[in-house]
Amino acid sequence: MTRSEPYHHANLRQTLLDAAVTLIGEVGPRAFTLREVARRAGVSHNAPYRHFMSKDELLAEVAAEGFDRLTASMRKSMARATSPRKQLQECGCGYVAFALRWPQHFFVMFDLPQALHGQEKHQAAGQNAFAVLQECIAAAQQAGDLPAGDLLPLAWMAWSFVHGIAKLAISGNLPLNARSTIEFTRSASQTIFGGMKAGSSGYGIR
Amino acid sequence: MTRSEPYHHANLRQTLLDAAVTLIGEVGPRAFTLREVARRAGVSHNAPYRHFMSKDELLAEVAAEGFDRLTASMRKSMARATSPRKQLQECGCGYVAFALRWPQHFFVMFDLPQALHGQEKHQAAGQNAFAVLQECIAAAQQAGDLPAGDLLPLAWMAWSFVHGIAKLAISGNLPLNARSTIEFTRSASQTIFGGMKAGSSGYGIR
DNA sequence: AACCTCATGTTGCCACTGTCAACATTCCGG
DNA sequence: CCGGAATGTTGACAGTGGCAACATGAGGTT
Repeated sequence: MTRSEPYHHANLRQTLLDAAVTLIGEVGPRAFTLREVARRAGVSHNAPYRHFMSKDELLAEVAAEGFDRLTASMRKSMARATSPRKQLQECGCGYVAFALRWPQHFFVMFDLPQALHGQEKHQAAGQNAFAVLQECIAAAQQAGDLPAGDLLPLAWMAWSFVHGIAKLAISGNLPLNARSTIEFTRSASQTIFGGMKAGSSGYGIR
Repeated sequence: MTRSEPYHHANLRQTLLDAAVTLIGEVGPRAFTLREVARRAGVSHNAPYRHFMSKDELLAEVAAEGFDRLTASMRKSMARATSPRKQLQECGCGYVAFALRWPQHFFVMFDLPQALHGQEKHQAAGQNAFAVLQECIAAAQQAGDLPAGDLLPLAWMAWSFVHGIAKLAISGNLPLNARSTIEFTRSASQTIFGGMKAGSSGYGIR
């Protein structure tokens, strides 16, 4: 046994997380299995329990990491925009692009049982991502591209919109390929933006 | 009366479907179990396999039934609207209201593995629901409330929007109760509608 | 009437899963 | 150098989806 792998894995926790992300990307969250994660990490089926209380806690951490990547994707897309308005637009495109590229991961982030949503990391990472969107809105407001006032309803609108596109596209309900979906997001964002800029009271029933 | 399948268990197939809908509503799709469905139908754990090829096929049919109910919910909400524009608005509210009332069922309808999305019934029922939305858009176009032209991009926009609200609200990402969520949907729809009416550059091009 | 057929329902089994308990190994602070 | 605390392993258990073989009984044919 002197030649075999060390009894204590160097950094098993992160190894497991990485394996989990990969596995979910391969087989989806439904076929995702704790035991298979352990197998891929070259470790017994119970080793993960020394690092995560349960399968769901592992998933919650995977989700948290997903939110970080989502944030990065949005920031990266925004980078190539100049005006606050275009930044908001590209922020949305970054959101959708992430969802299209890692649909399974996206699924874990948003469609986990509510139990998981209480997890600290998960919640914090999620709010970080949402904060990016809020920044965009705020910037657009300050630039006069959006009406001043309560920021949250505008943010919810924008978020709902890109989230809806992402979910429908992933589930195959939008007959568009990835490229067209992004293009659609961009142009539709413009439409939405026009409505938000005009304000909602114009044609009011209320 | 004229039913012609009364064998051991009179009309087991529908009994199983009903039990499945109930069970999913109670425990969610993750904890949902074929064996428990059979138990509740008072039947052995393998009886369902005489009516459904697999657990997933059962779920696909549950989803199809959900689409029918969704369609009904939209139509019901629309009934109290007069103008095409209000109809579209209320159609969206009906969509969100359904999702809020039966979140688990809604989940099954949209967040099933793609494999299921090929099922006939599922697809047909889904398209029926989408058709309601399209009718609304078309009516609004004819009434001059929306710019004439390609209908689909407008429909996708509206759908994505309400779908996003529904999913985010269900997953607890919108800090609003059900009532406020519907109100938000209504007012935000107006904003979106303004943008679509103004007709931004771009979405009709392709 | 008797008979046969086949859809429907049952029992038993399999591999697999998440999780618990008990045990083994290794690391680190006294 | 030692002993407790991490960390990893083995073994077990109940529960799952699905397969195969068997049982039952409804309906048509004779």
